[in-house]
Amino acid sequence: MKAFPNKYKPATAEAACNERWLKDEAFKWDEAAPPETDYVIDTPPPTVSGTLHVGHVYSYTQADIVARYFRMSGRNVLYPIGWDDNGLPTERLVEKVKKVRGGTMAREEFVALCREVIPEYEQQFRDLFTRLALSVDWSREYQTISDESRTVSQMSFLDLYRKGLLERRMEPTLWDPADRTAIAQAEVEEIEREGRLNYIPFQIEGGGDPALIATTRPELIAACGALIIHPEHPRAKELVGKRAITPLYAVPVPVVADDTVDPEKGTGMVMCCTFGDVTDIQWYRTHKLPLRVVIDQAGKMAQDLPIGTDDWPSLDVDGAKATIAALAGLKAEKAKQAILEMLSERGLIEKQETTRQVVPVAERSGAPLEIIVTPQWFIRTLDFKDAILAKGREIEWKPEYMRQRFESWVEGLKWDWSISRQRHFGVALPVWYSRRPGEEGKVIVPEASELPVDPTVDTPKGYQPDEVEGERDVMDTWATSSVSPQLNTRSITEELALDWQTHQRLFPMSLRPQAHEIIRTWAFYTIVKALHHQQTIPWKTIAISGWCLASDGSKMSKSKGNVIDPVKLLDEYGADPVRYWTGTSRLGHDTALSPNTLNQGKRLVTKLWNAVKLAHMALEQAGITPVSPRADIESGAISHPMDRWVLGRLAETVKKATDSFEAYEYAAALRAIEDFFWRIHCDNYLEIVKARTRFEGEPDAGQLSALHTLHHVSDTVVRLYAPFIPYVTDTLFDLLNGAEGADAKTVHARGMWPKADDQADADGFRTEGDAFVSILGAARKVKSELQVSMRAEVETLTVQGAGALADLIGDTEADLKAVTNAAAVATGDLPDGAPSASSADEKHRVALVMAPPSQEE
RNA sequence: GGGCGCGUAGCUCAGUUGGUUAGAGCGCUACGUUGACAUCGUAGAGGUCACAAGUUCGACUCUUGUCGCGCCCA
Repeated sequence: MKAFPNKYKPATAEAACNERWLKDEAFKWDEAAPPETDYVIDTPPPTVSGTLHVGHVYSYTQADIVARYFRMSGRNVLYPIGWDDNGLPTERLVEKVKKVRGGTMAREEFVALCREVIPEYEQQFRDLFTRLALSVDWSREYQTISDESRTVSQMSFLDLYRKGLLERRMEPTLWDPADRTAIAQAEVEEIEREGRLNYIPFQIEGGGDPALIATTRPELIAACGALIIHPEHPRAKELVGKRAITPLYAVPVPVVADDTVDPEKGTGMVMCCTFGDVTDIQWYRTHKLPLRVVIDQAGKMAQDLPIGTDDWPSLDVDGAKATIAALAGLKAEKAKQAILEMLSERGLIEKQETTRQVVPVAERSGAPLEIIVTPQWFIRTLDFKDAILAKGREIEWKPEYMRQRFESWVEGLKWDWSISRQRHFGVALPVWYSRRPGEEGKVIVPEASELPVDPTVDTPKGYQPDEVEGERDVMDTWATSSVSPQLNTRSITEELALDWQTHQRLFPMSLRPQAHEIIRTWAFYTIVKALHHQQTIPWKTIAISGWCLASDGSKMSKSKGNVIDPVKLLDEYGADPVRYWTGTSRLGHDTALSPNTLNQGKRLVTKLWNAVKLAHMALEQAGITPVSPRADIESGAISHPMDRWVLGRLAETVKKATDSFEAYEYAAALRAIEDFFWRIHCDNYLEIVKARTRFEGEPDAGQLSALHTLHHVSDTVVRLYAPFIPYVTDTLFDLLNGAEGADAKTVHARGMWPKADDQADADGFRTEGDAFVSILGAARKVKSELQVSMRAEVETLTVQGAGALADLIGDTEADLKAVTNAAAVATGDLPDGAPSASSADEKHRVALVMAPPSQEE
């Protein structure tokens, strides 16, 4: 056997293990193994945005614990890794690092900067993930901007385009004025803030009482195309069909009835603008209202508006022009203040109310959104809500209630998925628009064989460069990461495939692990793509992790200053304890970062080291060839009752841990393992067996039995803990099983999980063994109450009750004497005056007659 | 407004289909070290299981309602 180092050095072990795993390609997916053993994980490619946070550590470790279990259990695990290194978050990182603005730079120059900056940040992830011991298959590492990823992503585009599921439309679009790009509904966040509801009268053409409307966005008055009134409104009969005159612009607009107006809100009458919100779009379409764009792509008021033309008449063109000039170039918020002053000067504000209003903002920039009309590429989702929901129900959600989040998101969808972004650094939309006479504007897409294409540089087949205009917009990063399974199988459909055979084998995948805040993005989009491409689900199971909270249970955020640097965390505690902390949390539940639990992990590593060291010391004394608990019991190599007892409890633990893991309840597995290791093995079995590990020369049967058992328990416990604390377990596994100069195979290899068939009978010697431990506990209590050492000598230990001791605890009298340091044990009446205590289960009462104190020194 | 999750010891959390006396770790108290471990061990104190009603022989567990916290959706 190898020599056992006295102390465990985590840093050394981490480096040694990583080197060995990498060299041995320990986590490489085995293409030659039978496909039915495949277990494929759709790993989240982390967004390269410059920040490593504890959330990464938490979420990715949860997935790795599961991955390691499945691999050890015999599955051929494919656990890929990639980096999502393009799109807005990456652009922002580059802008910050290089102190530039992408929007004001030449595209090629900016993209070059991106490619320069990214590698360093990817390396930070690589280092973190390596340190965390993520058992990914590094040979399949990918980037979402690589040629191959771009090919697959553009294949996805082509497939949807050919199927009519993806189209370019000129229509009202969610717009982030800060980043100056279209965004999707998933990138909208609704924040609540204090707003002001302004009551503004609109004169009615031909006289009569003005129509009073309430609005939070008076700066959009110029965009007003109609007043909308509920048909049941008291003034509906009087006003519908008449025209109202917009204040300041004097534009006559029709008053129309629509029962979608909320009669309870404001005055029950609203102005419909192009566009203030989603209902405006609906009214604009239903009532065929004019499109009046007053805000530009930067979120500023237009410099000029064609008011006074036939399409946009005004009763006071000069007044309107003056208003336009006064507001021109102001951002929406400033314009709002300005127009309110103008209205106020003219006495046109009847009332102002302070309200809580919900304002949609762009999640990333925080800017209040505008809805403006631009040409964008949309993937059709609204028509497929039912199909998407149905696919969601085919997937197993862990925990189950997370499906609810998915469903409420899908049910609340109001927009098709806009995938074009007015940005520089992303996967190109593979399209050109023809300039050829007679087919101007015709959409041209490449052949599959031409991919990947960059339409700003490349030219489609059959066209001259000056005959086409290449699309300059790029794709939403989610449009690419939503095919993360296909980026790994390198195929979309049979026609659009780089490796269709592998795709058929690996897709749909086994597991998608991810955090809950990206259900509406990543999970949703991936499900949409799988549905549109192949009418299937992307994975059988989705495991949702919670958030990592600060140790006081609050959300970690930069503004609170409670963000923990994951690298510092790993430096402070070591990777195994950090993983242990993760392992105590359940899927779906948010977990506070707990120094207690982290320290517990540290203690566990030390304890495990020492427990195996004890076994190793015993095993060094004699060469044995253990087979398995079951085989060694059957062959008689393991014969001692307490050995059979501990192996029975171990068998029970293996079953519990296995069942829990199969249900993705790894925290329950960890608890079961912990209970066994700490309470049964260390606190009791090791103490009991010590006497039989001290011998000189050839071991007798009891000693041999102890050695075999110590090997099996240590070996099995190391395997059980392996998914959680991979470094110390692999180090210990090698010390137990490797020979001098010959390392053992890694404990993390396929098939290394303890097999149920190898385990002992769970009930073997169960009653007697439990009674033994309970009597031992009572004896310890007596000594504790006497305030003497556990090693204090006992003259007689008496267990209350009739019958032979052997009936109670089997043939283990010698062990009981040894572990309690008693010269004699007996059953029957407790001796008068002897100190005694009851066992925890109150089944036994135990008295100790202490030996007279030995000669003082 | 609709939905989901949570509320158990001072703290962080377990508690399997309802079943004796509700558990663990930390913290606290007392004691204990010459042969795995003081980064330890043994023992102890500590809980009206948020609250209320109901179902039941029996409720931390099931039902309904209330309160508080967090989140998702609108």
